[in-house]
Amino acid sequence: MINLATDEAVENHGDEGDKQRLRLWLRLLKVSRYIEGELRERLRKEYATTLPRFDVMSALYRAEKGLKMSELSAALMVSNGNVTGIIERLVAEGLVLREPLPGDRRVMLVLLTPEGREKFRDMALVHQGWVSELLKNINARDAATICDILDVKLVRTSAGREGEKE
Amino acid sequence: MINLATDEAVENHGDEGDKQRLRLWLRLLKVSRYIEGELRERLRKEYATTLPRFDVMSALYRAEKGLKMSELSAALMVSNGNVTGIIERLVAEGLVLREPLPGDRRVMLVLLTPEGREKFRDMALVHQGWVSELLKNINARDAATICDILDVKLVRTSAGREGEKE
DNA sequence: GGTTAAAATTTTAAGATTGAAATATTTTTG
DNA sequence: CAAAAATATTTCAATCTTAAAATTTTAACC
Repeated sequence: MINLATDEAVENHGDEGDKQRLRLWLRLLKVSRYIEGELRERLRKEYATTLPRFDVMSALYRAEKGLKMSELSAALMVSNGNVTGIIERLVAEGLVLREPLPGDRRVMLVLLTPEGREKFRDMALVHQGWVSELLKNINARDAATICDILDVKLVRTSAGREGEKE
Repeated sequence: MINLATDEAVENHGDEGDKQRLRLWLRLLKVSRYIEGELRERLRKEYATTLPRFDVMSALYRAEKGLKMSELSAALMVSNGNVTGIIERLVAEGLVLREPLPGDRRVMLVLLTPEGREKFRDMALVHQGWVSELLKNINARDAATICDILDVKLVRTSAGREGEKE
């Protein structure tokens, strides 16, 4: 009931679908690499920062109350140890604060400093402009189409969630 | 003449397009991260190798005559120094051969060994199955649609190629 | 209540990645 | 032809990244 494809719904078995999906994956990889590369370079040149740091700040910006380390790594889909190092550097730069969570001494809460919030606000605006420019040949409707197709279509593949009849 | 969007073609200026394209980028990033993570884990567990190594072998497999180091890094959209290290490990594993190009002693040619070709052939088949499984909820037509939209739409943004009327 | 299991984080070792500098070779050019 | 510019690659230091092991703290269980 999610897959609305009419006549194509049947052909999800043959070689053709396999090939198209592999082609799609290679295309996604190429586009991602290209855009990531551009953003990395621009963040470095314009703001003397890196994409991972930007991503971390972005996640923290949306969470005003702060995030646990594990929430942060889950949000970014990277490993725990990874986030530890990036946060270290952001703390050293005065952009992030780390504080214990009262009541559970295992947990570390991280949040943006006022300076971090301000700096991110600046960057985020310019960043959106960059992305829009890099994808300028894709109109709003096509963008929305792709988002929709890629949205629900992915989720149920990894850990075998419940409720999958068939 | 490439952009066939009828009525949307006009709205590539407003805030709406910006937002949709940013949303698209975040979605692309998420999907890529997810699939990359799955493939990495499976390559490690099933074949004791890594995604970068697989990518390098894939590029070399298609180029039977071998590739220059610079052609390889260009194909994968990564830095030169990066490829050097990955090739080193593949050579140590006996999967890749490095040889000088007669006539230009600056150039290093890299190509798969027979063992490398065989091993990649095995992996590639399984790999395609993984990708297709991970994207199984996307039918062939949708996959093709996305590929087409993402295809030409990207290229002309970076270095300002010649021949762009308009 | 003390032992064990679970959870959150950090540390560690290996690899991947970049950008810049260094090397080596070829091409250009005066 | 010699000096300079261009090209191809490697080396280097810094950062990012992962998976696994180690640490610390909390929860569970008998």
